[in-house]
Amino acid sequence: MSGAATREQIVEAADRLFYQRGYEHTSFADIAAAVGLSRGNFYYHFKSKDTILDAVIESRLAGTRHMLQQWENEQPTPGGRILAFVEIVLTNGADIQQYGCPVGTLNTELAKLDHSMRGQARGLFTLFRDWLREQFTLLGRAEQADELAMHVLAFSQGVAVLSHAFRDEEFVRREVGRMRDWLSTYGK
Amino acid sequence: MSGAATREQIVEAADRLFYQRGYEHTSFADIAAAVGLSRGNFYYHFKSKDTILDAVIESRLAGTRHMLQQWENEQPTPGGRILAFVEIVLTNGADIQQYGCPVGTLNTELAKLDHSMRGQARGLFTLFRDWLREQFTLLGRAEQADELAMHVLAFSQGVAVLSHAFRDEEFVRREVGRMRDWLSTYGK
DNA sequence: CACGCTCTAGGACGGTCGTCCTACGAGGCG
DNA sequence: CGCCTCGTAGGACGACCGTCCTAGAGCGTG
Repeated sequence: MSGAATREQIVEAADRLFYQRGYEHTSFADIAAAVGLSRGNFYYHFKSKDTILDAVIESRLAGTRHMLQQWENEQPTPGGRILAFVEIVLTNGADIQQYGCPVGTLNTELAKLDHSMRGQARGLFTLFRDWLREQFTLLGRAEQADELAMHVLAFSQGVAVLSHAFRDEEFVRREVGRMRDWLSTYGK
Repeated sequence: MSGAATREQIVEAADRLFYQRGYEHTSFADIAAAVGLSRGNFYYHFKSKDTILDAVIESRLAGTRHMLQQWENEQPTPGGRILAFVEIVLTNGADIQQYGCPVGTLNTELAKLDHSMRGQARGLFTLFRDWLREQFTLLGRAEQADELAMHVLAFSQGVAVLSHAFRDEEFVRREVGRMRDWLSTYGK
């Protein structure tokens, strides 16, 4: 197997484990076992655990950019795009119930650890924030665009945290409905 | 010093450290150093780390009950009480910016670790949820009371997560204003 | 075949973790 | 005074952590 492919496998496994168990609670041994590599050999591909985290965040950033681009292709209206974001808590409902929001939980963990990669993790939030702001600007709300973007972001985080804690899908559905109503006052 | 007083000191220090650094990232050595005790001696007071967590959660539950009771004494109207809860994100704004919501972050961490004490941590949320539900019932919204309680809870969690990630007090202030407006449509 | 490069296995390292054990000082009580 | 209980100090324990090192397998290329 080529080195690049192995590296990619490592990032994939680390991504999944960091999400499911948290960054700190995931050890090299866990990742190695998931990929089927020996523990010590890791340092051929990544020279530290932080380096893996860096690669994972970079991978998530790329994935997020791709998802946002896809929404822009699929949804003709800014309102529809914002709604697509809002409904993520339903689309990924099962994962969020079990593991929380991948962006929110990573940010919370790294912020609490005062980890050096904290700023990069926040970049995941910023990606959504900027994208949402653009959609609200297109809706003719340029002045409030950032405030509205943060409001929608706060919605998703609040729902994710409580969905994770209570595992209540009905609650998520109700909150999405609420947000849908609120959004409809801003046009399509 | 009496054993009970030492025990209380341990719980206090553990409470603070679990909040500031997270449960898993706090070691016995950290708590021992904070209290000024030897590491090994801990097992005279607590026979495991989980036992300390249990005591910390119990202590937080008691503290929360006390706070809710105090709000009932200070605020004559249910609307005022709900507002007192909403404004927690400003009252404890500095701590939340640095360490997140103590209830939310603990729940998120324990849920992700699939920790046995997860249910007890959720009890902290339930305490607020039931109390908020009661306030909305007093406002004559018995049918929707639980939904509205969860909505307010989701607000606080969303704001806390983003406040923690972005450290933006102005955002918190705006969101509280939004929530205040929304609340005012439900009467005092 | 022999060389060199890529990738791997396996284990050693120093440190820290949660846990447990033993010995001892302090102080009230017979 | 001697005893006994309470609270403590300090270190041992096995396990696991992130990190690092070395030896060698596999294989394309000269």
